[in-house]
Amino acid sequence: MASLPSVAVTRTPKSESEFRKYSASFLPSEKSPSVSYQRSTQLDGVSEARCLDFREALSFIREGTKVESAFYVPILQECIDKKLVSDAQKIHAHIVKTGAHKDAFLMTFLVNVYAKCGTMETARKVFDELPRRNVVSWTTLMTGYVHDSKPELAVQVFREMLEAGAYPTNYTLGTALSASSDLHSKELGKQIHGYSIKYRIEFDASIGNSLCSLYSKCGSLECAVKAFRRIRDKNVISWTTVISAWGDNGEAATGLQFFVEMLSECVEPNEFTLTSALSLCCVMQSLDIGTQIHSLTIKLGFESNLPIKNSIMYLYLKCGWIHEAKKLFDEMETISLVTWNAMIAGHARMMDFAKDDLAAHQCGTEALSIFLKLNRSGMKPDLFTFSSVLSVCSSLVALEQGEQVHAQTIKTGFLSDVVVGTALVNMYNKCGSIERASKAFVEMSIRTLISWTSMITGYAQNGQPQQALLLFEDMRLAGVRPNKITFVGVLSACSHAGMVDEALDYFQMMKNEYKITPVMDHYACLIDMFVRLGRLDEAFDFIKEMDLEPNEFIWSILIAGCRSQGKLELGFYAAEQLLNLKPKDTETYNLLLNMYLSAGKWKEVSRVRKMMKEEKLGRLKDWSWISIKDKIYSFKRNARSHAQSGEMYELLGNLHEKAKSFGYEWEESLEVTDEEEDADEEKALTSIVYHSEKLAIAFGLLNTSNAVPIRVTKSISMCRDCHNFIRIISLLSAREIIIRDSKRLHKFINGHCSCGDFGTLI
DNA sequence: CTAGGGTTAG
Repeated sequence: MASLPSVAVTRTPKSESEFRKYSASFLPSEKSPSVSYQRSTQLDGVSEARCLDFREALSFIREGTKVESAFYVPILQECIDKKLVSDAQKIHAHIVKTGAHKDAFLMTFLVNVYAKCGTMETARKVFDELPRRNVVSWTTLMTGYVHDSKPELAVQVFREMLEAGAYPTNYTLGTALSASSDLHSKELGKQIHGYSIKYRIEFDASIGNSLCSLYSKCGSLECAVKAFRRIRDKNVISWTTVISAWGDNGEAATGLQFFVEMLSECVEPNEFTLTSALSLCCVMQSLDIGTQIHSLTIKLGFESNLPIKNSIMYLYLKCGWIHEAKKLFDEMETISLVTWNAMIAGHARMMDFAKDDLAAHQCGTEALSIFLKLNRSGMKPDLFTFSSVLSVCSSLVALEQGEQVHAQTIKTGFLSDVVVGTALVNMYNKCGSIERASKAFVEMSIRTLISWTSMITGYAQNGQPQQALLLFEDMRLAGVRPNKITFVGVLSACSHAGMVDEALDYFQMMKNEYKITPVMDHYACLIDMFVRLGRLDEAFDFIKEMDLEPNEFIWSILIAGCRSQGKLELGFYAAEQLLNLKPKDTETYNLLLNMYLSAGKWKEVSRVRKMMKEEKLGRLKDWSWISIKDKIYSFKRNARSHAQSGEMYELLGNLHEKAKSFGYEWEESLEVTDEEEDADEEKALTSIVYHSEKLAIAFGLLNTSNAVPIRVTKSISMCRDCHNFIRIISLLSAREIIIRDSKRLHKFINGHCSCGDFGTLI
């Protein structure tokens, strides 16, 4: 995208906030006490004076002096800002005592105070006792319910209001529209749209803005844009809403185009527009435009705006500009919980974009240490924090940290949140603790599509395909509509169980009953299934018949199957197809190399090596991690630098000997890893290559009690030899061993693995 | 009294 058009900066300092509007209505009389109560307009950092003034004003009220209504407003505003419900109650009592409660305007404001503080029962009570009701009081109550996530009550109040014969304003209808959009009810929204026509305010910006946002939330992007186009005087909010609408519906690039259009129409963006635009850059990972918007925010005078700083920091994290992000973070003199959350979530997202698993692991570890700092800072984590942290624990297979977070969510009451609950279910699933996952799932009071999908996938990944399918039927009975991700779980369950007929039935159900277009992952599950069953020809037929061009992953599955079943001809064909795709992944090349090496095809070996050089691919990095208590230990292939290295190798040696009597035979894997690193680690000491997961397991066996499973993550796929060996270790040591490698989860129990022994490509 | 920054499943 081209550069942004430049904006003429004619910015005046931001005017005093909302309370001025109110206080202007209450002209102070001469009898008012002469306390000068100046509310600071600074967003960040509460000055001491301001606190003092607030306390002074409060003590003045406590003394019981009769004051003018105007005196209460700024103090109540402070109660709103800081959610000081008990102070508000004291003021309320004072108002009643001195007879000021006859002032309908003041009491309406009090409804607003209780509503904003999230105490809707009291707000409703004050509202019911109002001497006079007007549109503002009705609207205030509605807004309160919307903010309190009770849109159905907001709609009920709206009905009451209409029955009472009050005329709604643009604000009322706007709020009613927000309620409909929270209810995801396009129908209700349309009815309210009708009212706006009836009251002749349909072209009003606030109506159009709310309509735009409603349609966007209901997934009707086209209607949203239409609503935007119909607005007569588009204001900055209209633009912000439509820009976000594009972004929320997966069209970030067009959203940015609208942002540019807005600038070229000389509408000056505000902080909300800028944060929206920045979040679009986040989605697109566009540092280029992001940095331009960053400078625009400075030009427009928002450099000290906290939400904007948070967004920029998050953007830099997501684009992997970790040092810039850290610099911003360190330079911030005031930070909010959102800042912490953005840091944690940013590191969590960076795990997905990290160049390899080693880097990803470091991001995750960093995220956990940021969470620790947040807890120490005295600030209280919220549902956003917990969801992110739990997802980090899942990725790291850090069960013990996850358990601690679980305890904290119970203590703080955030476990009742669906998203947190789902993240918890997912954490236990990813740590291979299926029993606790299912317990957490059962205990949820509400379940979303994502919760069901997470649990179904969990069963599939943990080697309980039957349970996965049963749960899928429960989900359908509960009236929850599966999406394409749910079907990835269902199909992979069938694949694991080798249930060909069921798999094909579910595939048809997905296409016909749910009208879901298959994506690559669905085909991958089915092809994987045929390969597992040794039905390579059928797998190949399926590849030929599918509507999508097979990708690297599909060919890799086929090659792995061909290799293990000695069908070299088909394997070579698949390899040619794979090479044409010029994969960017070291592991994929490694698979090819191994296939050609074991077949003695030296010409192809050197060709693959050459291609790897051309693609500037590094060597495989074989790292494993194990999390014990609140520490994560890392192990590199053949490493001998650990304090316990001696014991670890001794233990492994013994286990190797014992394993032989169980039919285990050393099987050399021809892998290409970092040769220099191997040389460093005194490879010459032994002819056996110790892959990193063996070391991690040995460390785990030495340092954990017999009762707990051993949980390891690994940066690349396990090789067949390690897989065979670990299967036997699980038998010999009577320990459950859970390994998540770069491809899948392996849960070894009593000599068996949940992947059905088809989880290894090398 | 309408708008914003941070969250979960492959």
